[in-house]
Amino acid sequence: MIGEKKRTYDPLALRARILDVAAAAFQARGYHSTSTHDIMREAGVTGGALHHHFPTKKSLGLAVIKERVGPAVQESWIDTVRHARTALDGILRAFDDIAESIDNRGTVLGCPLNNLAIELSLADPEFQEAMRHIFAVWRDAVADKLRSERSDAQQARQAEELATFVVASYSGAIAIAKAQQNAEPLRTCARQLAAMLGQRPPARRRLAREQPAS
Amino acid sequence: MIGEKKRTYDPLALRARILDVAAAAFQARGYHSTSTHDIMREAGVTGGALHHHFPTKKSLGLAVIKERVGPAVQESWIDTVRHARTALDGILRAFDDIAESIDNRGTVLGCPLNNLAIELSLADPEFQEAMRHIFAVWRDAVADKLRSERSDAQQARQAEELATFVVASYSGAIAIAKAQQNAEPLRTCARQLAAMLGQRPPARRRLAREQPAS
DNA sequence: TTTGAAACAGGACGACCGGTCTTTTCTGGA
DNA sequence: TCCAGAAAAGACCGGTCGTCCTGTTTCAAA
Repeated sequence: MIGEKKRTYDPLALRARILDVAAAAFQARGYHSTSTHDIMREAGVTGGALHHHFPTKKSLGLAVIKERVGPAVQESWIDTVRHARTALDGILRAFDDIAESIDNRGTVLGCPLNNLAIELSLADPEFQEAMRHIFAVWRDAVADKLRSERSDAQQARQAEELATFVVASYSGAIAIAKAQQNAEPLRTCARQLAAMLGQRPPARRRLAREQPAS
Repeated sequence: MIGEKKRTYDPLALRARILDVAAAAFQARGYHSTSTHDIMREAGVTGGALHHHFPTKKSLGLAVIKERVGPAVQESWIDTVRHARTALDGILRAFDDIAESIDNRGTVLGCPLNNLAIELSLADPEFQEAMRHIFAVWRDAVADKLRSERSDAQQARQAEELATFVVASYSGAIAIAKAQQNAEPLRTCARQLAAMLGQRPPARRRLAREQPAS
């Protein structure tokens, strides 16, 4: 069953298959630990085909970030938050969905954006810019949702900072989850965020001294 | 000044120099992107010397984690929190010190523990266990401090979860900071943690530069 | 049917990887 | 003083890396 294949001649499908395989491999093993030969083998393509669509490994990595990692964040976070009833609902939903998928899978691969951001931000300015942009879009989407439900001008201005905090909490939680290979840190951080965001203070600058038990 | 050197014959110093160079390289470029030849060149040692102290690259990586990354977390976080007046003071101090060092350096290398945890947790069980342990010690130290200042039994029980949240916030903040190459996410998250944990208003950093010894 | 460009095959390439080897140099205890 | 063994040197190995090159196949327009 080797060598019996004919050429499909479907460039877009082949390109998509390479991207899918590369995205999965980069998430699971990292960029530098994945060789182009690995990708060729797993995707069932030859070196010529790979080189035709992606002349260098870097171009493949960049395409994975823009065409796979970005949309993944869009789906798992941005769309979830945007379509939720409240910002907190959306945030908790995103945490919970990912925690559940981790339980189902059994292993924690980590956030594809976070993984690549840490591995490649300093390696190459183009990588850094691509990932910085995704982080910014992500944070802005959360900030918009938070802002939309806060009439108070003071708190609306805080939305941006709060959104950064939410994104950071998630990124760190999944990093710890990866280190201990279970979803518990995600659920813990989700609970803390709920406690923090749940209290709806309409007051002006009345920051809670201590959380009232409710 | 090349080739003029005689043998120092100071095994411990040579071993320490290799570890220092490797730790710096792993933090800046990552484990897989750093070759043993890089380390040999930068540390000014030959292959024989490197192999004598660290037979494999993995053994070097493990030693870096246990003898450099662990103590770095101990110094920058655990000691800082433990010796601070309150848990919040210690946490803010840790954030602020690291943000300041980032400003001084100009580039964000990222948290050495976080960097390696994300790159190596899935690669090897021994790496994973070593880093999981450091995360646990770190979190427990923060939890102990939080617990010590809460007489309420309900809140004391929350200390562990809160500590996980603090560590996650920091890890995520520095990941985003690395992606955008500035310390702003660290300061933002520190302000949000301050608002969440305590009384401190989001003022400019008013933290005493030097803590009184007693 | 012809033809030119795109899509793909398959392997060659030089560089470099991590690791091993043998040899030489140094040292502390007997 | 001697010497067993640790410490360090430096060449060396098989394997693999990312890239590139030369053909071959396929499609669509002429």
